[in-house]
Amino acid sequence: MEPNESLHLSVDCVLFGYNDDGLKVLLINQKEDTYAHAQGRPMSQLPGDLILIDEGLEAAAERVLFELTQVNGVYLKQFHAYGDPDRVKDHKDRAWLRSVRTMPDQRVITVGYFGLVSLHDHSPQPASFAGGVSWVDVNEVGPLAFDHNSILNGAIEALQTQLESHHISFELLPKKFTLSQLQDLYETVLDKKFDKRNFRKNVKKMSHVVPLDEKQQGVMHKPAQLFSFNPDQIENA
Amino acid sequence: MEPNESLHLSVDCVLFGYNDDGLKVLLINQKEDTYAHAQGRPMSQLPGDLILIDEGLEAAAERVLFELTQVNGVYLKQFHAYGDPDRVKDHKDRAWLRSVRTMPDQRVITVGYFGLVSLHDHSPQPASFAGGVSWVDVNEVGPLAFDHNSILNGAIEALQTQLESHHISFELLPKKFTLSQLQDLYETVLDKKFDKRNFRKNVKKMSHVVPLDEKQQGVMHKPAQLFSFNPDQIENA
DNA sequence: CATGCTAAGTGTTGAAAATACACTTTTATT
DNA sequence: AATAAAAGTGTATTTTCAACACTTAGCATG
Repeated sequence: MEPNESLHLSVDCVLFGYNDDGLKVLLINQKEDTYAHAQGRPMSQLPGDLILIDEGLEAAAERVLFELTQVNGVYLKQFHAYGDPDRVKDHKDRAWLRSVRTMPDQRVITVGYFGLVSLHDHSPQPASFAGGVSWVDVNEVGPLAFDHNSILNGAIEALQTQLESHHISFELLPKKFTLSQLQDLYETVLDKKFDKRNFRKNVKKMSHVVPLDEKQQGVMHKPAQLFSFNPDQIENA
Repeated sequence: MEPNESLHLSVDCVLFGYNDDGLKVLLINQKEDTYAHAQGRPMSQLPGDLILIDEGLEAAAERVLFELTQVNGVYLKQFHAYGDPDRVKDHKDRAWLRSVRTMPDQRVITVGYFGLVSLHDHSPQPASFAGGVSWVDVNEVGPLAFDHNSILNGAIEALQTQLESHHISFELLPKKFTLSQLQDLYETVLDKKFDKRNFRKNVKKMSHVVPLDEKQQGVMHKPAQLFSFNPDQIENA
């Protein structure tokens, strides 16, 4: 009657970064030289780590993210827990686990969080000690360690659902943005096209998107009006 | 660098039961005589328990549910993980924990699942060994142990969101049902009224709701046509 | 300083969907 | 035969969604 003597719990963060170039996800590469990987090259994975004994789930996600990106205060939201008993038992992942964990055979349940950052203003420079760290276009992500491809897919789905219902688009845009940028964001994340005029009609109904007395500069075409989000004015939830 | 030596992980199940009488949730009562509760009466709580060391999360939810209700094969869906480090540290919950856990001071993270049952045909008789077990109307739930009121609220929200998008209403209805029953279900769960004619227009568009060659019997008014769900015919996800 | 390039910005019309609304029908009961 | 109770049914109006093309502002170039 000791149901779970030694379970481990981790958080994995799917940090989405956006700029005019597309939607990116932050991946870390398992360092080649830290372990003897039996065969095949080291894999990429989502940033994640075991939670501390007195740490809340969201606090853990924030800490892991900070340790890997030096970025604080990003929007973070839990989306799903992954608890398949074999999710860290795959052969391809054993060598790396043995090199970094004191108890590499323990089962690990993980709670997935997705985070949003704008890569326009400041492009967060991931801390190098984590091994190679890079922003990878979400459409060009290869095979990841563990079940991280499923976790990534879960995060993308959650992002798509919530982009329209919760007002989170501004987390991915610069503080001042044009309506074309906003439309591009929607088209990229939801993977469908919108009609320019209809899109702008809808934006006019969003009271939290406010026009500024300022125009785009340094472009070789008609400069667009800049807008910003007014977080005080986000209507019903 | 032993980040989490002894975390415990549990599942908590919010089992919703529905009949013409309303939406119910299954609660268990902590037995008075199993522990010396310092002051105040024993509390109600959601059925939940620690997961076994080799058990998947959903499997754990199924097991706990079976142990408490003897009901198998109900619709179950994960909706959120709760991991506040102090979520089982409240004074009101200590006595009970000491009486049932070998390590009552351990932190417990829990993963919430909601389940759906119809109380029309068979009303599952909860196993008595769990202490008092009862179906409580969701609008009449008092203070629960731990953070179970939050968990219940999370489950209600998840149910409301998914009732319309995923086709799960049939989990709460008898196999054969009338359109009025379906409408009552929607009105109860979403807590708003629908127009009868408009509601029926919408149902006609749902290809998975099929009319039967059968009518209601034993009612003292015009008998309604019976319908059923055709699970093969549930369109795009 | 005139021309051309580029993306910004802007309205209308038709189709479809959502809403509001009231009377007739069928069965069981007396 | 009359009554009670919920089932069942259609239309008109409003609102929302979808499709569609030209003009404008600023910059660069010759």
